[in-house]
Amino acid sequence: MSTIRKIAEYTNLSPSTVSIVLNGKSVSRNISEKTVNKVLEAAKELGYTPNISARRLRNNNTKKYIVVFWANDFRAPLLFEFIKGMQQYIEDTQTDTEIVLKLFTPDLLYKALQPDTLAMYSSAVICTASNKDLEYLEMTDFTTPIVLYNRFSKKYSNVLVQNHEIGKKAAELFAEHNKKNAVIFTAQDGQYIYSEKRMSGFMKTFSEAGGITTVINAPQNSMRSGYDTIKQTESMFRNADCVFCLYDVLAISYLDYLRNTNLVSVPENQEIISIGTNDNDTYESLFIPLSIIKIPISEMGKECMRMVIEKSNGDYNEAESKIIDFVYTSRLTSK
Amino acid sequence: MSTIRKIAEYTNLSPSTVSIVLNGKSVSRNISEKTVNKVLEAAKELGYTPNISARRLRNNNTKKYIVVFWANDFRAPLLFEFIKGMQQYIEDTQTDTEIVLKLFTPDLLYKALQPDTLAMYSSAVICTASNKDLEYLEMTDFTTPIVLYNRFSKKYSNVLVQNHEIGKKAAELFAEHNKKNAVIFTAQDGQYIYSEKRMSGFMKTFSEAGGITTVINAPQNSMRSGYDTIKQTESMFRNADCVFCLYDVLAISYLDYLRNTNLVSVPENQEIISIGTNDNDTYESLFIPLSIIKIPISEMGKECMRMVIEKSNGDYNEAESKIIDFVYTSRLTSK
DNA sequence: CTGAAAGCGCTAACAC
DNA sequence: GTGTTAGCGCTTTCAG
Repeated sequence: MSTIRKIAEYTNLSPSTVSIVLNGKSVSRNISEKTVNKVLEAAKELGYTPNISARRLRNNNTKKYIVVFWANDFRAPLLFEFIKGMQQYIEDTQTDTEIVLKLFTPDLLYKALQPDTLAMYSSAVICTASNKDLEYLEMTDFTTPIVLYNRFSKKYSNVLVQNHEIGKKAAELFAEHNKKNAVIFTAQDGQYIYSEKRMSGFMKTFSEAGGITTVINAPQNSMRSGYDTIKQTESMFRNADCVFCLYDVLAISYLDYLRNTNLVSVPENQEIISIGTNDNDTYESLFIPLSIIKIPISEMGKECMRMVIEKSNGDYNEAESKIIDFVYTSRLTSK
Repeated sequence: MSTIRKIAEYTNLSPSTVSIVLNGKSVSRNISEKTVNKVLEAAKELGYTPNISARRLRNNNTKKYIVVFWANDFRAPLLFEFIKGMQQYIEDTQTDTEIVLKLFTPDLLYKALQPDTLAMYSSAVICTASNKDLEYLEMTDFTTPIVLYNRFSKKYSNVLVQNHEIGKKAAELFAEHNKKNAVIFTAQDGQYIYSEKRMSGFMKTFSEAGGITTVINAPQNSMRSGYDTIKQTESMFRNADCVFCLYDVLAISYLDYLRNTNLVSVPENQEIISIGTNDNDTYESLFIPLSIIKIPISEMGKECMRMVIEKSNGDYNEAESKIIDFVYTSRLTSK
């Protein structure tokens, strides 16, 4: 690593002169052209690159570094919403903070996140962690504060949605409309460890209201897989008077199927509610505008940021859990 | 700002002892429990928060900080792909680098990016800049290296796709199939300053082959706006023997329209090609799998990272332009 | 069990 | 025009 001092020695100049030149202040400081060239050439020669930490230290840059870990798989729009929420908090509160983004491979969080690498950040937000990743976190000790997004832990603070309540809400809505025969449409997805709570929240409430629930599980959480699964289990969907989709992709594939087949009439004979994370426009522009229980990703991002900043400000209190309310929006697939 | 030294004074201990305790090394260093508690309490009391830059400097952390500027509007999946590409480069080359993400409001880049704030990073990648943002960059001088994503500049290095060639490619494909009557379906979008080149590339080539092109411009780049626009200009679409969509959202809304109306039969009487940025699965699972000219966002992210690292390593050469090839994938909407 | 001292790389104030 | 000096906050070695 080349430094300003080395350039100074190499050119027989002083470090301050070199610094002035490299910072583009040679004009205002009346440095001679000859000296400027000498410095620039030496910098090039020696492959100088500034040490940003030193510069920041010297400049009293007391920024907080918040590192965000996010799995490198398919949940792209969520990441964007999440970061938007975090940045919202930064702007609202004028906190001097920067967001460092690290994508990691599911189950391999431990490779990206070691205690001593974490010490190089003010604090960390960990998102989309798998069960394996959580295990690693539980058994490892960090001096850097950590906040978990949508994963519960006694050890670390976390921001959650009420998974059980989401299922309950859908069941209540259906029960109010005297629905008796429900399909829960879900997909196999090792990552989403909270879908079971959403599912059981629905089933418990719906059966208490006298209804029967069937679960249909697509092999993958995609349009195509959803569509194929519906085709194979068509009679289940035809006989249901209400459908609760755990992922909006599945609901959209179902709407597609309905458009092609006229299997049932919605919402007269069947109501549909889906869990979703996209913006309203997405759901409104569908074949039939889709009723959605929305997970407020941006809000959660904002809340994660609040927590993490608080922790990095020396809040040594116990882990806290914060629950963010979901929002139900009725559109044309439900009454 | 509280520091280790202040805690040391407050507790009548030395800075080194305080440091040891705060780094969780009190056990291995045999610090007495009494001292540990004294330090922790003082830290809490004084609101101590570590200065990360100082810590990094001391630990010879010579990381590069690459800051990525991205407009806070709707291009979420692109951001994800882009960062994935950047991170790919980091992993491939084992560069010690971190990616700092800054979302900015379109046209207001100057607020987020001042020369002296940029000096706190090794280098910057600027994405999705508007014309106004570009003007600001051209007229401002920075000592920090900058790379532009998909925007041309003589002053700054940049990574581009061949916009003109994309249009040309689509026109060539249609011309080969003896198409004579094309619709270009696009949308008003101040951000996307390169669509005109894609459009003119198409028109030039198509007219040279004896074809006629009509441009239809939706007010917004969304499913709904696309659908409504098609409805209002249905005869144009009916009479065309080929359609070139500049955005995949528009193509998808058109496929929806076709499914509902059977306006034309695809690809027998009409072929459709769209520009797209999503993964193959998205296009394959549509009503009719969609032929796509794909913008390789990840590749471009990777290339931006390569450039920016090179620059931050003291490459003082002139601005370079790198062109990344697009990929055409034929599916069922074209022959 | 705790403290003194040195130094990471940088820049600003001041001196000449 | 250029150099000397000091110090940002932290951690590690070594001494006691």
